[in-house]
Amino acid sequence: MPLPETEIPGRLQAELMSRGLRMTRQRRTILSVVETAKQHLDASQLLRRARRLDPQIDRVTVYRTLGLLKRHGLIDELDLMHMQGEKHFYERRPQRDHIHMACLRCGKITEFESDLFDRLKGQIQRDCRFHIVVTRLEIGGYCAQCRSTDQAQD
Amino acid sequence: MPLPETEIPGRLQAELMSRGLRMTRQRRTILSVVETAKQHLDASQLLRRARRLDPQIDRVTVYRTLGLLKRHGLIDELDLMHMQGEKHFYERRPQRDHIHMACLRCGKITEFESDLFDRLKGQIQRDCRFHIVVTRLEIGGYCAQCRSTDQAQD
DNA sequence: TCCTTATTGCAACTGACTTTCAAATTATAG
DNA sequence: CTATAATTTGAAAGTCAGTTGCAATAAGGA
Ligand SMILES: [Mn+2]
Ligand SMILES: [Mn+2]
Ligand SMILES: [Zn+2]
Ligand SMILES: [Zn+2]
Repeated sequence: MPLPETEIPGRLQAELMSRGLRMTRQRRTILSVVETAKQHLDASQLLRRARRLDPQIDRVTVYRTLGLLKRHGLIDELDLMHMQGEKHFYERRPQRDHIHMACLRCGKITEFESDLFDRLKGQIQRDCRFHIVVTRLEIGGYCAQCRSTDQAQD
Repeated sequence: MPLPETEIPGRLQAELMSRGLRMTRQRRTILSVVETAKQHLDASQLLRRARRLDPQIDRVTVYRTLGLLKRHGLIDELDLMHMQGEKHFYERRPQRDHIHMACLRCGKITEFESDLFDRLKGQIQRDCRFHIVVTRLEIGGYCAQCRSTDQAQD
């Protein structure tokens, strides 16, 4: 299922401006791509989409803007089990953290929110006296569909 | 705290041989390095240690052996929040999964086992009908020591 | 509008990992 | 023990994702 669309458009831009950062044409473009993405995108997909809105935008500007958003905790970086090379994927940081499941057969990514996960984070903060800034729970395995379709698997 | 040392030495080698793989001098060396490691090592650290035992061992052989161990589910690959470049870290797959916490200030890696985590995995298998093969829960934040030492953080 | 400073684009660079392929080594069969 | 077939290795070149240096450009406050 796609991301819950409870986000205010232009929110990322407002966040960055409120932090005193300069709002350039390139940044506005990249932020709008990040905000309107319905799936997890990697840097090159992000660049391609940004270039459809502003053809002369450069690769480095995408990387620099992603770095900026990461540092400000406005996006999360995902590995998605590095199933196709070593690239990373990005999504707006959601109000509530979720888990990513990657099917090792069909490649489908499933998202899952869980109270147990929220409680686990609480336990870690308390028991380990560790102040959590970012979490990433990624699970590799076989989705319901692939389990029924295929007989021989792990 | 380091990894629980409840592992039989030579276990990786026995596992691979029982799966019908050829046991070469290079593989034995790399397996012994993986087995005796007390921390999470990246490929180049692994190579350096392997070379102390067998100086002519090559980088590619390390990568190929890591790939082999991954495919057979005998080691886990970690990102550790990619705090120093894009490299990956490796550890013997433990009997019970654990969580990795990375301190964004001092870089310390802490491991944590949790019943809540085990239950969360059970919930995912059941509720999402997803057959879990590998999990990776990594948390970035500030460790107890850095929280008390430093005032301004996050 | 001017001025300072942040940001951009280009090109070159880096680091981590992969591919290619001939030579060496392994396990197995004879 | 060989001989043999199949696997594995090392060296070199290549790829891919991301970074750095720096001069030109643009943002935003005075
Ligand atoms: Mn990664
Ligand atoms: Mn997501
Ligand atoms: Zn699937
Ligand atoms: Zn710390």
